[in-house]
Amino acid sequence: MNRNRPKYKQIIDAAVVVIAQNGYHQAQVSKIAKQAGVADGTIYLYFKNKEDILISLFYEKMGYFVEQIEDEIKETMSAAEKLLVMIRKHFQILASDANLAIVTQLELRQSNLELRERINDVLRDYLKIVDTIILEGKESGEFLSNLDVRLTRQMIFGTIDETATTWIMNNQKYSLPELAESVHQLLLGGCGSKI
Amino acid sequence: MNRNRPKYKQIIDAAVVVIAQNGYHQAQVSKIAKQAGVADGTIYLYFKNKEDILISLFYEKMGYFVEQIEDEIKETMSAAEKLLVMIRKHFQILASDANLAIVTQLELRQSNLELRERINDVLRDYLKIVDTIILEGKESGEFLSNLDVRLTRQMIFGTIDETATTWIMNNQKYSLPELAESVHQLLLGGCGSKI
Amino acid sequence: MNRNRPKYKQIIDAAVVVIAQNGYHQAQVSKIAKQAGVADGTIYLYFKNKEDILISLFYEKMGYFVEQIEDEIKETMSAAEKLLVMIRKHFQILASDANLAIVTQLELRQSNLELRERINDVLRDYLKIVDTIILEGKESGEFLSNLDVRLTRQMIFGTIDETATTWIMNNQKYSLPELAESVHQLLLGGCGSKI
Amino acid sequence: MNRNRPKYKQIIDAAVVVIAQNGYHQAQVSKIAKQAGVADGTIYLYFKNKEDILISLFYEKMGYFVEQIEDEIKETMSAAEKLLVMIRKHFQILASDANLAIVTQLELRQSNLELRERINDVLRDYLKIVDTIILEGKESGEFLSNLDVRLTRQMIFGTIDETATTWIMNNQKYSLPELAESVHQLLLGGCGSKI
DNA sequence: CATGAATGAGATTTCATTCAT
DNA sequence: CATGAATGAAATCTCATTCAT
Repeated sequence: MNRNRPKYKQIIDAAVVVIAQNGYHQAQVSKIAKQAGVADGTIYLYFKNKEDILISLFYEKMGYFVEQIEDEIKETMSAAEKLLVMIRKHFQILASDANLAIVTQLELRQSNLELRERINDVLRDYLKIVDTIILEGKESGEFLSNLDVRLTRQMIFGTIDETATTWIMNNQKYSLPELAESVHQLLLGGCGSKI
Repeated sequence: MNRNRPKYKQIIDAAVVVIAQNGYHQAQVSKIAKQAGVADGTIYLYFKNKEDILISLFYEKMGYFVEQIEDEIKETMSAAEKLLVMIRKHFQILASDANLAIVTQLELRQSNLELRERINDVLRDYLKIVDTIILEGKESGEFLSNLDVRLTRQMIFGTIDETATTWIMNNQKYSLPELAESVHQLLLGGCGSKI
Repeated sequence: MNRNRPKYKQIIDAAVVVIAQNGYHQAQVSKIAKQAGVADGTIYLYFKNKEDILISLFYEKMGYFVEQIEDEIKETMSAAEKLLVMIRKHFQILASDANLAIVTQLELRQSNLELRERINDVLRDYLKIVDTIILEGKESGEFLSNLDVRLTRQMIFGTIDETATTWIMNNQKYSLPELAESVHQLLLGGCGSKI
Repeated sequence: MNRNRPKYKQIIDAAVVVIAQNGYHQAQVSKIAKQAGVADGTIYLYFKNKEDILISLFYEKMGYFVEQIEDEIKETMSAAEKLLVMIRKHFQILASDANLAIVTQLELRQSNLELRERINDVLRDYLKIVDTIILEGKESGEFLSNLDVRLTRQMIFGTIDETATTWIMNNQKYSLPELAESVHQLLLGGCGSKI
């Protein structure tokens, strides 16, 4: 189960392609093996079972997300700026890999609850970045000091996620990264009501 | 396929219970029939196939959602108030039926894409209410006049949905309706940043 | 189970139509009831079960066959002439009722062995006519005196049946009755070999 | 779907046994698998579906028929002799495999029309042999020069088939091959009428 | 390390027949 | 006599996983 050997990544990449092209429920292990150019049995030398492929897929790809985003925001100053950079990067990564976008936004969500809970574990790192930004904003006075961190995180993640999902469901027919600024504005100022 | 005879609703209610208790993939037709107190074959006098049960379930229950919400908001004045009433009602309905909450927020999302597209059709009525509120808010000057309706709708729906899903994933261990006001504040004013 | 009441024949005629149009395996009792203009349950006031409909159908229709043929041949003189009249009448009846032809030549043969044995019982009257003609021909010196009756009957019936079935399988696109004379010649003289 | 591996023939032979012993409609895939000594799923590594087993069965066995008959008649001289050899071989093969006889003469005919049309395709090779014999007989002057090839073929095939079927329906209680000569005489000379 | 043939559990759906009205 | 809603048994096929080579 060495995850450094070339076949490990080979199989994960094959899974992304197969799921994106065939859908979650039509992504049989044998198809993934074929796409990866290995025998069915070989899959089980690198992954415990099928679920393990999917979790690993999410782990590897989401890890890249987190890395990329952390990389970019550490050079920015304000919380608001960090939020913008995060949204933009998130959208850019999805836009740059159509298959990955389909897999993470649509297909993997058809998995059973158990798998989705495992996926949530992986998501936690991402959500930690969001929390950090919120806390920083509250402390610096950029954001309201009475923001509920959990709810705000749910707003930020829910909005980004829904925006990305809608974009996929519309067959990616418009530019997602170009929406980053507007989404950022929305999250900062909401509907703009003077409460 | 008469949807007025008592067994029609009886079977749908049985489906909600069985799916909530066993999970989407363990909700066999025979279990639903047993729970409904009818024979397996009887299901097929009222529904074309298993998928039809699930679509009908969503259609009936979401129809109730829309009805209830429309009922309540027509007596309120401002767009902001309408938004609050909508969120509160949404959360109240989910909180009042634990099984329904699990089914609509978690289980039904494991269905295949085709079914999910049918479900999206049903959702459209709900999203229309959101759009109406946004437009009204823009026109009355309550909301920013330059709000992008689609993005704003995605923020509102994404936030509500994410909040509800998180609540379910945490086993409904806190009061969802009590969050309505805070979520409302968030959606109106965002992070509160002076942009 | 009174077979004189109008609904008895009504149901049998409906069965012929339904089987001819939908095929044996798609001829459900409910379809036959609908075509006959009665309720499903009414079928069981006139027939013991579905098989009984099919046997009765064959019995009634084949009875008509035998009646018609006996009627015509009693006025003819020689065995050879009788054979010709029989073949011609057989082909005429099939050609005059496309549905009946399909049902007896193709569809009813898909029935299970038990039903087919019952059908063979009904066929026996028809085969008796054939036997009578053969015996008469042998006695009168028209036919070879050493003909094996059983084998000759199998040749006559097999040839007529195969000719009719081929005609149906070719969508009745040529005139079956016009073949009667040639078939008659063949049966009388075979391949014409001087043995 | 490799038809050379031993399990391919193993499954087909199992199907013959199971169908002969249980009847067409009681020949479940699981029974065939058990008889073949393989798992249910293994069937589907060699056959597309259940229908494919039956078509393949007929194809393989009828292919053997045609091969055997062609082998024998190429050494005979006259058309009449060839006809005799063909009938005799046909009857011998059926008599030598009681199960195969039941399956091809009775059980497989209960299949639906679609399957039977596929079976007819396979039969075509057999009928071609018949046609060749008839043409040869006409040209050599052994047979009448004005024989209609199609009708004569229907007489020959219809007679052979009916004779075989009757033999099966009588539980193979007499020797079928011993009838070959009489059937041959009948086909050559018909009822023997001087027309 | 790698292969790929073999396994076998499990669920949807149909439709002949019944029986309360 | 007539109805038609309800019953419930039964079978094909898929696919994740294993293990002998």
